[in-house]
This record gives sequence, C-alpha cells and structure tokens, in this order.
Amino acid sequence: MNSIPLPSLRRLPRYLNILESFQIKGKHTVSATDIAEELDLKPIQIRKDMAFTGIVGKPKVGYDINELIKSIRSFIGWHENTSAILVGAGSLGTALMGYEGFLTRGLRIEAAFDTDTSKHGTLIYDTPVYPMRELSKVVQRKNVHLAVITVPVSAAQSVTDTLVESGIKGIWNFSPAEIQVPEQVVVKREDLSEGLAVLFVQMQEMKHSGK
Amino acid sequence: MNSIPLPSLRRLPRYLNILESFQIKGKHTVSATDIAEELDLKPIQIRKDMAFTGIVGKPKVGYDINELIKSIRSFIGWHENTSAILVGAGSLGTALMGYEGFLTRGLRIEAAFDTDTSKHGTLIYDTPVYPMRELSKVVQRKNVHLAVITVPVSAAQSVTDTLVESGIKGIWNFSPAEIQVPEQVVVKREDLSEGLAVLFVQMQEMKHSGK
DNA sequence: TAGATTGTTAATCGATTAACAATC
DNA sequence: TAGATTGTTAATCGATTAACAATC
Repeated sequence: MNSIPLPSLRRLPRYLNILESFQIKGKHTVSATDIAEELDLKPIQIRKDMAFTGIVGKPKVGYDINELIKSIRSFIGWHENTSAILVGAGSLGTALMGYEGFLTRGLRIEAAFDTDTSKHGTLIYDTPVYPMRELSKVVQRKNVHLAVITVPVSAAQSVTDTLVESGIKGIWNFSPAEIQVPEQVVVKREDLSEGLAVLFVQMQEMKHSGK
Repeated sequence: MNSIPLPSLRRLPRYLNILESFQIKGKHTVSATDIAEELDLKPIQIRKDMAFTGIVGKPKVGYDINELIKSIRSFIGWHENTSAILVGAGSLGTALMGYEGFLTRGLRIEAAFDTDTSKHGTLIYDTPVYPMRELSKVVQRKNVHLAVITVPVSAAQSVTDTLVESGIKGIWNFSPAEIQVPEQVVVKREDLSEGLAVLFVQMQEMKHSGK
C-alpha cells in the first residue's frame, strides 16, 4: 500500500463533513455502513478508504468518531495552518478570501496581490493587498510555499512564472489556463467549466433515460 | 460504447481550451499528438476521448479544428444557452454572476435569489436579485431547469427542497453540504475543500520524494 | 510511394466490489 | 454466546495503454 488513490483522497473531505455532523449530534462511534448511507456509497469502500489514513476500527463497534476526524484531518494536513498567498483580487479572489471554511481546513491566506493600484494598501476580509512587485519579497519573508491563482487566463502563465521564481511549490489554479511549471511544483486545477460539462451531460443523459 | 466515462468527460473542456488557442494561431488541423503534448497526456487517450464525441479524424492529417471544437461543444451542450438561476447572492454567488466565461459555455444565469432584503430589486452584473419567495414563480415562468447553489451549509438542504419542488432538474452545488434529492434530479458537487485536500497531500508527497 | 496518423482490438493497470475469517 | 462489524485476500469491473492494420 503506497500512496492513496486519487478517488479515495477526494472522498475524505466528504467523510469529514458528515463525521462532524455526527459529532455535533453527540455520537461517539460510527460504522462504515452509517457513513455509506449518508453519502450513497458502499460500506466496503469506506473501510478501504479509512485504512489509507491509518485508522483502525473495532469489529462490532465501528470507528471512534473523534479519532477518525483527527486521523483524516492530519492525513490531509488540515490539523495545522498552511500559509498561502492569493494572486488576483477580483471577484473570485475576493470570494475566496472571504470564505471562513479555509481556516478550519488548514489554509491561511496571508496576503493578496493585484495589478489594480486602487486596491494596494487595502484590506479585503482582513487580508492585505499588495502590488505585484512585492510578491517575491512577501513570499520569502513569510516563507510561503502555496499560492492561489485567481487571475484572467491571459495573465496566468506570467504570474505562474513569477510564483515559481519566488520559490512557490504548490499552485491552486482557478483560471482555466493550462499553466506550465517545473516538475517539482504541484498544480491543482480548479476549472469550473469541467464541473459544468459534467453537469450538462448528466442532465442530458437523465432526460433521455427513465426520467 | 454506451455513455462517456467521467474522466473522459472532464477532459473535454481542457481540449476545447487549447483547441481555441490553436484556432487563434490560425491552425486548421491538429493531431492527437499535438493536443497530448500541450496537456501532458498520451495521444491514444485523446483519440479515445474524441471518439466519444462522434468526431472522425483523417489518417495522416489529424482532426479539423473547427469541426472538433463544434463537435465537443455540442456534445457537452455548450452550443446553445441553458438558463439557470442562482441562489445565494453572497461573495461567491456574486463572483459566479460576474464570470463572463459561462456565457460562452452555454450557461446563462437569468436571476438570483437571496434572503437579504437590501439586495432585492438590485442588479448584480446585470442579473436581477429577487426575494426567495419569488423563486418558484420565476423558475416556472422562465422554464428554468438548472440552479446554482451558493448558500451556507445550514441553508443548503431547505433551498434544495424548494428548488426540487419548483421543478428544477439539475443543481450545481457550491456548498460543502451533502444535499439529498429525488433520483431524477442531478447534482454536481463543487466542493472546494476536495481540491484543497488533493493539493495538500500531493505537495506533501512531492516534499517526501525526489523533491 | 513512404510516412504519419487514425481507429480498432487486445492487454494492462488500478479501483471497486465481493467473500469471508477474525473478533469485540 | 450470537450477531455485527472490521480488515484482508480474491474477483470483477472499467479506464488506460499498447499493438497494429487501414488509409490519406
């Protein structure tokens, strides 16, 4: 068992969501079947996925909810804060800075950068906005390794180059651009049009089936 | 060959991105190898994916770019406008309303709904905002089948119920909530924390490998 | 023509699911 | 104890990749 399969990894945050709701309800243990019912998955898949995070359940009892939450969160790296910067303080960038959920999921946006001079020196949801030329300095001073890109497609590659030069190791790319990076830099694409394509085709298929 | 595999479907918008950039450069044909190089995929995978959209290439020549774009766009359903409403005109909802890319991808947000009375009657990027109680009426009058949800987790299920009652057939859910719907309604989750989990773990793996 | 590229058929790979012994 | 639930080992399924004949 080497590294976790991507589909399993993607399910982990969903497990957390419902585990936390169980926790709020005062439950202390949970079985794979309980989770599977909530998410419309098979219990065996839950057990397999859980195994990747290293947690061990008890036959007949199930898993300890607190332990399970802790185990998943630390597997994902959500048990501690990771600093990030955000480039492109437009409407999407602003929305992301305003999303409190990131804080409980290990992501702390320390600073934002934008070309719009009218934004420089301002705070957006407590996050200071700087001019682009400050980027390298801030990244290095704050020892940041992660960047969120919310710039237009036309700017994505040049921003990426600047980020890589400054020492950024991971990029969360919200632009639909296909950015090129050296192989030691991780890029996670977050292209909304992928989701839109899936939704459209599935609706089409539903229409032409049992309905 | 029944319906397209999900991974293939998710790659189609990426093909479109780079096909359009080829088109702008004045190219007329493209081979699977050309596309594969841009996206870091294998040519055979491109050919398999293309086959699902129904397009036929010419040996030795490749695919006609205009035809390919048309073929993919109409396969996804991006060749015509689909009306949608948006529920939750907060910062994320606002960002989505302001995203022009949706218009070229078949999605037209006709109206937004929010509980905040101060927003009622206003326009956000040309989209009118209505009180929640108007929802059913607008959905039925405009014959809308698709809804975008950008409300807090706590409101997601009740909003979903209202949407389903009004006759909505597809939901693009940007809240991390696990909403329950009847089986003839399609839900596409767009939970950002999934992407965050993938990014964090991949960065971790990169750190503990060749670096 | 010869070489490049497609589309098809078969092989491989990886994820999901099933079966079941272990156990609290 | 008996029944429920885990974790492991094996079987199945589906997507990716390889091989190659067809062809412009």
